[in-house]
Amino acid sequence: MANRRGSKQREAILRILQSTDIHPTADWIYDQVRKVIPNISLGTVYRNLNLLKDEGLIKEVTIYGSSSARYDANLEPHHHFICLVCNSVYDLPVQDENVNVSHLVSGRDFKIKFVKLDIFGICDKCQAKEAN
Amino acid sequence: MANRRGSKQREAILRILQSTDIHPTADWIYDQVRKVIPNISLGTVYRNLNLLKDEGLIKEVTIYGSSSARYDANLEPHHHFICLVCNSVYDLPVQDENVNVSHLVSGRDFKIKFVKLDIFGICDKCQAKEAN
DNA sequence: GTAATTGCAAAAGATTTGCCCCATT
DNA sequence: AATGGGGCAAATCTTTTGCAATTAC
Repeated sequence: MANRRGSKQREAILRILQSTDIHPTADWIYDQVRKVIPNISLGTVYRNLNLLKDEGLIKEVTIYGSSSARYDANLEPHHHFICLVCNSVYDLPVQDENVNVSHLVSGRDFKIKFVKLDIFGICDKCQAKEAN
Repeated sequence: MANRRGSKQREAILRILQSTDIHPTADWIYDQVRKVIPNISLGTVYRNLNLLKDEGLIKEVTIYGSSSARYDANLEPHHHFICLVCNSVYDLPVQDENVNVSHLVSGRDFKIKFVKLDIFGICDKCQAKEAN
């Protein structure tokens, strides 16, 4: 790993990401950091998100249908529930009984490393709204 | 559905997509169509991919780590296996025993509509290469 | 004839990069 | 002084769009 100096920009970005669970875009993070460091640039936000990703402190999340990358500081293994109405992304902890997928590749000589599971549907809040 | 006129461009794009299983990008499709219709433009490829998607004849596929959208004419429900070495995407038919995910949202009032499952690992061909 | 479709080029949106200055060691 | 990091703007990449010309019905 490259030598790394402290940087209040990078620390602020990490802190913001750790304090939310909405899996924000770089742009959303940019808006938040500017409240603390008004003259920070968007390029710096992207650069530091990539650095934090390289260090393994955050993860980049690809959500189907989202035109930009989203970021996540939740390092626990988890799945995602994506609401088709409000597009919110909820974390779902991995249960003891892990999702069993080996039967899906039976007959093929594939070595499984990890699984990415996204569940799409309607969240509680949007169901309540629809009922009105 | 909007009125739609025949178009040799759209037909060629669909035929190309139906004849491959590599889940290509718009750009790859563009290269292929140009062999048949040399002066077709990339804009036309994108426009027709979106029209075909609206008609439900093809699907757009979001692959984690791929910077551009990929397209798929396989309409059967299926999962994906993505090789971490060569980035190939393989289709995995949905088995009788569907992936059970309801326990993952137990305790939450979420209505599940569908599931997107990507399995990451190393494909047979790349395992063979590594062995050398 | 009319409306869908095209090619082209410009625009738009997301992300990366080059460059020069500033800050930290 | 050396070097990591930042700000800014330009560049890049993917995708969309406006427009005038063409084509299918």
